Amino acid sequence: MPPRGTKHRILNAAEALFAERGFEATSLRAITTSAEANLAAVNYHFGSKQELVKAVLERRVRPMNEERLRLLHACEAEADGGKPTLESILAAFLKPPFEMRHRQNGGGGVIVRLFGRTYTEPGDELWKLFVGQFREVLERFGSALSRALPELPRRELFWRMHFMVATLIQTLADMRRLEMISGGECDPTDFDAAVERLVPFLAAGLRAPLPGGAISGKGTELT
Amino acid sequence: MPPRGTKHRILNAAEALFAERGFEATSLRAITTSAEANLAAVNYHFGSKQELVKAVLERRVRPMNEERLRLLHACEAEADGGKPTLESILAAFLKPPFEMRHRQNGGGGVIVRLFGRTYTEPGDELWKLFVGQFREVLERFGSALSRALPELPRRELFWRMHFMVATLIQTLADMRRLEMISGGECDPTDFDAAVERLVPFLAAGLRAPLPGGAISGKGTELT
DNA sequence: GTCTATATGGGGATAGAC
DNA sequence: GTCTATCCCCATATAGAC
Repeated sequence: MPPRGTKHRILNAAEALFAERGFEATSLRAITTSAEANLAAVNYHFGSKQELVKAVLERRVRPMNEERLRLLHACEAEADGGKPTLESILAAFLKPPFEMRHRQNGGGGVIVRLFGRTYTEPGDELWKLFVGQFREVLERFGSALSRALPELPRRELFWRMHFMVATLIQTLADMRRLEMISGGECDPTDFDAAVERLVPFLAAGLRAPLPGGAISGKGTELT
Repeated sequence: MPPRGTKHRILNAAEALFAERGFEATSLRAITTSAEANLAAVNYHFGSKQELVKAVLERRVRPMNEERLRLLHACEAEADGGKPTLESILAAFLKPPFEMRHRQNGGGGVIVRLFGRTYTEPGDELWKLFVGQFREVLERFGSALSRALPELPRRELFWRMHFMVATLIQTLADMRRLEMISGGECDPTDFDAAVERLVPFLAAGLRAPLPGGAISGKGTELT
């Protein structure tokens, strides 16, 4: 951990508190107290709370998405004819967010919850920031998935990518529910177990047969 | 819509604003202004903002979960030997939250986003309320899914139920991402389309083969 | 039941000394 | 760069008249 300056300490403290309580509920006073910095330091270094939020997110999102693209490129290079397995594409997408907790500089398990929370946070400004950060990743993975699932119509692929991201995001954001569902039998902090179970679950979902006919899937009628 | 009293108007206004902006970010002033009620009316009728939040949620969660159990019971009664298809169980779980928008008194599309948001909201108190409301539903559907997937170990079923709920919650909370992924090609307000695609996606995920050996699934290695 | 007026506290941001 | 002191706004909640 090279930099030990005030700015750096504020970023770390803000990251932890945002993940724990959410953006709205975290005051600058709480952040500067935790960072052992002065209240005015936030505005000096970042200009405003909004800009601090953006700085906290960008510091982690950028390297995470760069690693996703690197992994995707690697598994495309390894595969014959540039057609990697669906499972390896999914792993390239899923592993980076989960693995951030292993690195000293990755923010521990904290940042992972932060990402999850960000997606459902109300503000439009925050969401636009995220759109920009993820557009390239979604386009590259969309192409890869499309090649791995050539029989799947574009529109259906979009829906299933939506479900894929939804599962990832919500799993990152709230592992407490796993404890609640399992009555404590599954360990909600075991991110390795999570990613290794997500891959086959999502692969099967992405490969699922299309709903027959117009849309009436068999067995979905209830009345 | 029988009751037109102040209490009722406050509930509706709060519901809409909570869904749009989140709980923390919505002030009592905004609520009472929108409800054309007096600021003090909230504390008179509900006692505090926390109690208002609980009232807003309970009004919708209870009937939703009652319908889920009713649908589950119905499809178990129809099935031979009490073993309904996986798809019909999933539909019983998924349809009620999506269908609330069709009813005049269901809160429109608004309440659906509210549920999604609630799950990722920071507060512990809110979460405990939800735990209580959903415990019975999760137990009943857990048993039904276990019977439909007898070869799936308990622990793996818990993980997959976790993923199932995650997909539903996040899909309810943020349909904007679908627009972003698809470049506008999919309609994010089309909840019928969503539920009809969720059923086969989740059914396939729940039926997915188990990761081989300890946990090393084929194709998940990247290095 | 409904209103006005107000108590009380916390929020983000800033001015200006050091 | 860092601190103190403060401005100003908005939040929830309540007291008390009607």
